[in-house]
Amino acid sequence: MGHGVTDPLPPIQTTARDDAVLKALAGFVRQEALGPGQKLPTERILAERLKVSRNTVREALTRWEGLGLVERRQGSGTYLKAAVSPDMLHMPLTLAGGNDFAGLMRTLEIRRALEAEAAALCAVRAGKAEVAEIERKLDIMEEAFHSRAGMSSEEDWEFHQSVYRASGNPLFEQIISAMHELFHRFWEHPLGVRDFGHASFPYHRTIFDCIAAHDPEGARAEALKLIATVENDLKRGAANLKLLDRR
Amino acid sequence: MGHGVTDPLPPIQTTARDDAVLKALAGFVRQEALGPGQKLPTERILAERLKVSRNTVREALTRWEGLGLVERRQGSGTYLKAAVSPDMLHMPLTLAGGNDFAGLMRTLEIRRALEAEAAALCAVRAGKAEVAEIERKLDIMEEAFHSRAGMSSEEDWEFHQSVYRASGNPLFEQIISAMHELFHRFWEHPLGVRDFGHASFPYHRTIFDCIAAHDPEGARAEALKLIATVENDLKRGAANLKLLDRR
DNA sequence: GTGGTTCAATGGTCCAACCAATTTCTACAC
DNA sequence: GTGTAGAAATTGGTTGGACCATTGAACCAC
Repeated sequence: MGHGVTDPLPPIQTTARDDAVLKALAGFVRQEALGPGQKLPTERILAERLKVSRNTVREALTRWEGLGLVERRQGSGTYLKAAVSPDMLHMPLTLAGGNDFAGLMRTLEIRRALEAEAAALCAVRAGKAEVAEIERKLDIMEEAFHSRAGMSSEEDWEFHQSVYRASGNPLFEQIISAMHELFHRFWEHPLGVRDFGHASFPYHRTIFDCIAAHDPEGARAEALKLIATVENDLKRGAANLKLLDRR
Repeated sequence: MGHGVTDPLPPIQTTARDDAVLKALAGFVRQEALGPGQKLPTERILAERLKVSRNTVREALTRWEGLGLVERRQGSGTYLKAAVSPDMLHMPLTLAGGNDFAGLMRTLEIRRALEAEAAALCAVRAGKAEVAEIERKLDIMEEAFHSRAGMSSEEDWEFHQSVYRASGNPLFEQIISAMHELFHRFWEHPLGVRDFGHASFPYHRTIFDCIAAHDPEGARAEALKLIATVENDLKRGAANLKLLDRR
């Protein structure tokens, strides 16, 4: 591996319009101190200000959208989805497979590893504000559970996200979010398992208790138990639908 | 899916054009059995065949380019850079300020989680052949260590990869590989730590012993110790280079 | 062969519309 | 005044056509 040696003849870069657009845009975001959720200028305005075609602006924004940095809503505008800075490092990862049961189980193994570590880190690092935020999400989730008599995937997900955020490492949320999306794609046809996720309910509070008590190993253990219930539900669903031999 | 003689590039119908374009293209790549390095149809042809504007084709290809799946060469064509399949899971990771020490530590936290889980799974699932392969890599690494009196990142990496493979889940290798690449980019300016990685050496064999003994919790614990030594080396390097306050 | 020239193919950029979803404003009924 | 349905403006999505810049192959002079 020839590291440490710069290429004596690096290829020259003549045209890189959309790259330049992204650089300018990143600088703009920083100057205006824009954060997640905030709206950035119209494509037409960007095109005019940067003196490039709207098409070029669109290609640049398409790249950011693909990286999950930005969300475009037709008729509304383009919104920041994450913090952007001029010195970001992108690591697009595409994984083959994942639509079948085995693929889903594989993603769940990754999630088990990350969920446990995130919970443990969270127990170490979460401050008072973060703990309060997690408890707020937990209360909302429990309330939804009791009023609807079942797990609500929306509120459940919000709870987990608040844990990832409090871990102090945004990569946890990024990676698990990608997998969560896959989950939803699979899940659109309900697996025929009644009370799916029901068994995972109590562990949400035990995880929170460990986090609040700053007990990393306890949080890790409870998180592992939670994932185990999901794996179990999934296996039941697969058996129901006879998906095990699907390719 | 019994398509007997379907048009390899059927026209697009629904909204969400560029997504549909990518889906159609992925199907086309599969039918034509195209692999990395091969050229795919020109934008103009794709636009005509899919009954879509060339701009839409370009937006779709821009997305693939951003994901590293495809490379466009002006005047030449668009070439596949990786295997694509209709059921891919995209996991774009962006590291804010990926050049600094904190960013590197964040990737290491992910690696710690995955490394430990992979080692544990490996201890459960590795068969005789896998164990033999891991031991072979370990021997090579130890031999290189003694002959060169220091860690060899190449052989070290091969050992770890063999563990990931034996975990039975290819996602471990893919994700950690991406982070490993990031590591190397950072490493191009050596951190000025002599004997970097030296402390991690003995744990390679202890991990192997646990795997061979099918002791998942032991393997997990040893893997965590190994990562801890790397983190420690990294902190020493950061202190040396006074990178801690770099933004 | 070597080195230029020409020329067609291909991705990159631009423009000017129009479409579709969303938001905002307005006018009307009550 | 209030509420609401509908018109109008805003904004991203798509189209078609044009031209530029780079590439690569065929061709030619030497």
